[in-house]
Amino acid sequence: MQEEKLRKGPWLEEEDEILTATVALLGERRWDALAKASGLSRSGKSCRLRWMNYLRPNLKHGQISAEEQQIILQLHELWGNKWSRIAQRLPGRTDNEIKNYWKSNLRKKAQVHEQETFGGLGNKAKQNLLIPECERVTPRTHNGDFTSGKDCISGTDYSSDTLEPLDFAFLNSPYEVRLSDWISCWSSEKSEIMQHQWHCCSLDLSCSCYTAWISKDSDDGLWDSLDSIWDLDYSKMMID
DNA sequence: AACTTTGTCAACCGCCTATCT
DNA sequence: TAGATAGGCGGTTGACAAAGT
Repeated sequence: MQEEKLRKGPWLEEEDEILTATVALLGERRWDALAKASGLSRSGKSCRLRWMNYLRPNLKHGQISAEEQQIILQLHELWGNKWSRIAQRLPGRTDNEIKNYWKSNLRKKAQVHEQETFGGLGNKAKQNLLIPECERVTPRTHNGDFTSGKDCISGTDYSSDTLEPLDFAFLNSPYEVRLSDWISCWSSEKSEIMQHQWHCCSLDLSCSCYTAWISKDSDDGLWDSLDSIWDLDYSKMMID
């Protein structure tokens, strides 16, 4: 009944302003409630999508650079159509943007790239090509288990066979410099956290270093305090 | 100049998973 | 523990613009 009244289609500037103000007030959470509170005739999903893909601060709207294109190519080679996962490696870019870019630009290039780079190699061989041998032991895991990998603070080696060496391929990329520039625009507290994590673990909360670091002061109120530090706007990206 | 084709991108849809009650 | 709800994700659609004929 109520849903029939919901607006669809392109967002108006006025709606963007209202949504931005409401998110600033309530944070990026409980989108259905947020949509109702805003007074917009939009679904929570629609609000979330508009925010995540267009209104969110620090989004890049320009052309995908050659560097970014290369990363997309390589990550797609490894992960397939895991757009949100790929987007996590490209700060300021959304999964939707990368997906669209892939469809319109990269699909053909990828076939050429695959042929030129890997020939008939399997996945394992592809990984080995992408990652220097000295870096194939990685400090990270994607299952959130911080008992695996290497903690860069304590130096403790938590390595296990659950690790994903693929991620390390980008730690020494020139792209890291660009990310640092991006982070430097943030508040000092937020920047400190992100710089720390980036240098160790390439922007992934599931990184052992990060979680181990968090665990040093682990208590029930920790996430609350992190919420306030991050002003909510980047918590999604990290907590996901 | 008019029409058709192709490319781009914002937005929606439906499914799946996580969380809440 | 089960059902309801919210959020996240990948696939798809459709409007619009640019390029081609």
